[in-house]
Amino acid sequence: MSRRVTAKMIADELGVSVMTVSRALNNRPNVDEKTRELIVNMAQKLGYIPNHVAKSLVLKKTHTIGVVVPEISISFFPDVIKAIEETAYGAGYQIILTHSSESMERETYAIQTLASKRVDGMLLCTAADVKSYEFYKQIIRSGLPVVFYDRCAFGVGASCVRINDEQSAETITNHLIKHGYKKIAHLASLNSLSVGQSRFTGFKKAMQESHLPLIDDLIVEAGFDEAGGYKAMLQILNYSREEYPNAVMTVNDPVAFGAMQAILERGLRVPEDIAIVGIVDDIRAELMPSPLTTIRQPAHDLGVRALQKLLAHIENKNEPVEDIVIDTEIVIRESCGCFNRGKKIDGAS
Amino acid sequence: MSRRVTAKMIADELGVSVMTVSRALNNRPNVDEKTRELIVNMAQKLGYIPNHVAKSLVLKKTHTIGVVVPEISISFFPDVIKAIEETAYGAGYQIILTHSSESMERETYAIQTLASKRVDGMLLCTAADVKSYEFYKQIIRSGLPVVFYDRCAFGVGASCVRINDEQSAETITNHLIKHGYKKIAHLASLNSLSVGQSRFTGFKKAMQESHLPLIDDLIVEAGFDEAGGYKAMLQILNYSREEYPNAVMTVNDPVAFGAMQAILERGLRVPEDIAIVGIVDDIRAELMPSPLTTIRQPAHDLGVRALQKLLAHIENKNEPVEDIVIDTEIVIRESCGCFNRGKKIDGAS
DNA sequence: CATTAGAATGTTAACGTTAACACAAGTATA
DNA sequence: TATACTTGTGTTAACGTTAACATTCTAATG
Repeated sequence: MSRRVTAKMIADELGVSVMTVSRALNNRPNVDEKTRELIVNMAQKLGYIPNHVAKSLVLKKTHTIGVVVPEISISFFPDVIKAIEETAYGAGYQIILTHSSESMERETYAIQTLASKRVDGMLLCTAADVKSYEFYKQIIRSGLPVVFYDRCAFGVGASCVRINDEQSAETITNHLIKHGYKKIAHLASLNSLSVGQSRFTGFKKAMQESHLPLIDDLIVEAGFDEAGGYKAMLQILNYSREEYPNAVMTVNDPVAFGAMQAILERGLRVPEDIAIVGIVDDIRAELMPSPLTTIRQPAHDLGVRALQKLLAHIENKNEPVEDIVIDTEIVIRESCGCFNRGKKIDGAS
Repeated sequence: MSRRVTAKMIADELGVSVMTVSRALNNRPNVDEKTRELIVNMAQKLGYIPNHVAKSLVLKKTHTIGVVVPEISISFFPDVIKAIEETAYGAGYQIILTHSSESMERETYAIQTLASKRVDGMLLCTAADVKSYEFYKQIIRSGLPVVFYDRCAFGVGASCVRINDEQSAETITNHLIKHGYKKIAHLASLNSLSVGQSRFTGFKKAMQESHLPLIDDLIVEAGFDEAGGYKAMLQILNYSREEYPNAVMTVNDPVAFGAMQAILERGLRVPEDIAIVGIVDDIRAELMPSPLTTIRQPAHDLGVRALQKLLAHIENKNEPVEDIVIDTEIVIRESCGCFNRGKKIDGAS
C-alpha cells in the first residue's frame, strides 16, 4: 500500500464533496449526470483505485472467503479449489487460500488469521491430525459462517458438503464380491478423519451383507499415500501364501498405487493373483500397470456445492445447517479383473 | 463480519483507554505488567479477535499478497502454489488466490480487485491470451510491487522468476541429436507466451548448432494440452511415411502424452519408430506406455524464489528488478530410446 | 525538599470510506 | 400562492485501530 489516489483528491480537484464522489462512483441515484461524468473522468485520469479495506471497515463485508486446504498436492484438491475459485468469482468474491499441511496447529493459526482478516465465511477441510473440535465450535459460535468440505467435523453446528464415502466404499467392495473374491483385504486410514472411518464402515457393511468374514490381519492401516500403501501391502505379503487375499480394497487411489507396486515387485499379477481397487480416480489411475478400477469423486461439483452453501449461509442468517452428500460413480478398469487385455471377461457390473 | 468484540469493549470493561489495550495486546513497552495481564485475560474471556481490516487501514499494510494462476489443473501449478503459500506463511503473509483460466479479461479483473484490496504485492503468471502489457505497466507504475513467475512479461519493469526454458529445450533437443536422430519434429506453442517461444528458440538453436535442417512441416502448433498434442501429431502422421520424423520434441509433457497416444494408435512404436521427449516432468510422465524422457521443472523452488523476491521488493523500495532464471535437470526414461526394457542401450547421457 | 527522568496512561487525530441526516433549490400539487 | 415533494449536494459521525503527542504519577537525584 503506497501513496494512493483517494476519493478526497478527486473531490478537491473538482470542488465537490467526497460523498458526491462516492455516490457517483458507486452508481448511486441522486447525482447529476454531468457531475457524475466529471467525477468518473477525473477518477480515470488520476488512476483512482477504490480502497476496499476502508470500504470493508465501514460495510463490515470483505467479499473475501477463507479456504483451508490440508494438502494441495493431493490430486483431488486442485480441482476442488478451481471450482471454489470460479464459483466465488462468479459471485463477486475472492478467496484467501491457506494450507494446513495436515497439521492442526497450522490449521488453527490459519483460521485465526482468516477470522482476523474478517473473511465473510470459511471453507474448511479438517487436517489429518485434528483431535479436538473445540476450536471449530468456538469460531462457529462467534457467528462466522463455516462450511466443511470433503472432510467434515460433525456436531459442531456447521454445514458439510462431502462425498458419499460409505456408499462408495460399499459399492466398490460389492463390485469385488460380485467377482467372486471372498478373501478381501482393506488398506485403511483410521486416524481421526471421517473419510477413512466411513470408507471402512462401507467396506464392513458390504462384507457383512454378503456374509463374508472380516479378517483382522487383512485390515491394515495405510495412511493416505503411496508409501503407506506400499508398506501396508508388504505387511500382508509377508504372511504365508495361503493367507494372501484375493483382492484388496484401499482407502484411496494413492494407497492403491503403492499396494500395486508392492504386489508386482513380489512377482504377483494384478488382477490375476490379487485384484485391487481404489477410491478417488486420481489422474494416474488409468495409467497404472493394471489400470485401476476406482470410484470417481466429483471434485468440481463438490467445490461448487460447498461454496454455494457457504454463500447461502453468508447471505441468510437462517439458512439451515445441512449435511450434503454427493453421489459418486464407479469407474471400471482392469485392476478388478473385469477385463483381460482390453476384453471384458465377466458380467460383473 | 458480525457484531464482534472490539478493543473498546475490553477497555470499557476494565476502565482503561483503548490505547492501553492496543499496547498491551501488541506487546508494546510501557504497559504495567498487571494491567497487561488483566487486558490479556479479558480479551481471552470475551473472545476478542483483532480486526485486521482496521489495522490494515491505519498501517497501510495488509500482510496479504495476491497470486494469479492461469490454470490450477496444470500439474505444475499446485506445487508452485504450495511453495508460495508455505513461504508466505513463514513470513507472516497470506495469499489471495485468483484464477485467470488463461483469459486476459479475467486476469485484468483479478489484478484490479487485488489492487483494490490493497495486497502488499502480487505474483503474476501471464494468461495465454494476453496481448498487451499496458495494464501491467500501469499497475507497476502505481507502485504496487509485482513479480512475474514462470511466464513473464518483459520490459514492464518487474522482476521475473522463471525456468530456463531456452536452455532446457536446447538440452533435451541435443539429447535427441546425440541419439543420432536427424529428422526431429517440434510440437510447439507459439502464442503470445514467452515459454513457448523460448522453447522453440532452444530447439532451433540445438538443431542449427548440429547443422540439422528445420523442416517447416515438422514444426506444428500444438497448444499446451493433450488434445493439442494429439491433433498436431496426427497432422504429421498424415504425411507420407518417408516424411515421418525420427523423433519429436514437444513444448511440454501433456502435449507429449497426446502425441504418444497418436503414434501408438497408428500402430507405431515409441521410441523404436518415433522417439519422443517433453518438458515439465508431469506426475504422469513415468507412467506412460513408454515412460517419458523430459526436463524436470523445479516447481517448488520456483515458487519459493518468486515469493522471496516479491517480499524483497515489498520490504525494500530499492530492491533491483531482476530476471531470475532457475536451472533444470534432464530426466532420462525410455521414450527417447536410452533404455530398452529397462536396460540402457546406448551411451547418450 | 525541590527537581527531574522515566514509566504508565490518556487524548486527539488519522486511515478512506459510507450511512444517515440536513439543507437548498427547483418542481409539482392543492 | 402556499405547501409538499424531489433532486442534488453537503455535513457529521462512524467503522476499529494505531501514531504522536500530552499528561499524570512515581521514584530517584542533587
